[in-house]
Amino acid sequence: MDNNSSNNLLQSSFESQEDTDNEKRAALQREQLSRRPSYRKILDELASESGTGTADTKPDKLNLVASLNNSQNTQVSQPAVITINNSTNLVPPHQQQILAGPQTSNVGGLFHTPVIVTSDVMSVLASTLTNSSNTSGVQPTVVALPQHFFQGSNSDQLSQPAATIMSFNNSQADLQNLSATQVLSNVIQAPRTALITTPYYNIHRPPNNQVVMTQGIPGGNHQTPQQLADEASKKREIRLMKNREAARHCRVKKKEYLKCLEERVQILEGQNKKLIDELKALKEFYTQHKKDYPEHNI
DNA sequence: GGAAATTCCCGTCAACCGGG
DNA sequence: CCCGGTTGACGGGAATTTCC
Repeated sequence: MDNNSSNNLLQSSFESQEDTDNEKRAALQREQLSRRPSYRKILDELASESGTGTADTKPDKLNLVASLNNSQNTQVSQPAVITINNSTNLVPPHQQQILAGPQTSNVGGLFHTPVIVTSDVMSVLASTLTNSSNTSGVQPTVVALPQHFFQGSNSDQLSQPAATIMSFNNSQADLQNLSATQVLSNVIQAPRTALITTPYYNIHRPPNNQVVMTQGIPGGNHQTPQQLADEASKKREIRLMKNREAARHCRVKKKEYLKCLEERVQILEGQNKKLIDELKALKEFYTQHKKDYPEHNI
């Protein structure tokens, strides 16, 4: 064997080692690529290599909702029926304090702070409702709690979720006779999906610091059409926002995937070139060998 | 320089799929 | 079965390139 041939063999030996590495790498990439159509794996792997999980890039549901809520906080709800200024002292200051706790929620841009109307201001409220109902043709439903309700009650009880809707068909006298527990059970045990068959009012406290009563629809659920529409549009906004984020995410992954494919093409092209060169060298070696050693020919 | 064509990016919709 | 995530398809607008 001449020097040239041994050098070639030595080089081939190194190259074959390099090729093995390349093949391993290529095999790894093939494996990755065979996991299509989802790009999740690649992105996850890339993310883990760079030390940041995909969790970082996932939209935070809470933040999403929070940001949406924040964006809607500036919208002041339109009172559907009655607006009563705080100056009418519907709720004494100390009771407002009780009610202005964590139970305040913002749904569809409305601040659903439960407002309890005490018996000593019921006449004011009743007359307001009556006057209003004369034009709307709906008999007023008075929302009221007797004074003794507040004695011994605590804010935890009041923070029950369904307290944003209060539906009563009781007369003032009936209400005066209700115990605190009975009233509470009327208020807080009404399921959110319950059908309300009597006229009722939703009571909100929007940011303009007015007590706003919106008339509900008997026979429907406890939400007004406006509220339903708001909720639907809010849901849609959230869905669109999430999908927007998801599409962005998906495109990033797709780009990474394409980059990976391009790298793989380069690797394969390199391998192909090496194989062609190797084949050429072997052919030359074989031809030369045939010339040098004709007696070996069969 | 400006119109037309092409490319890129983004948002949305709809279909599909997996998990609960 | 419903819900939420994923992704291909589509359309619109902005940016870039090409052509006259």
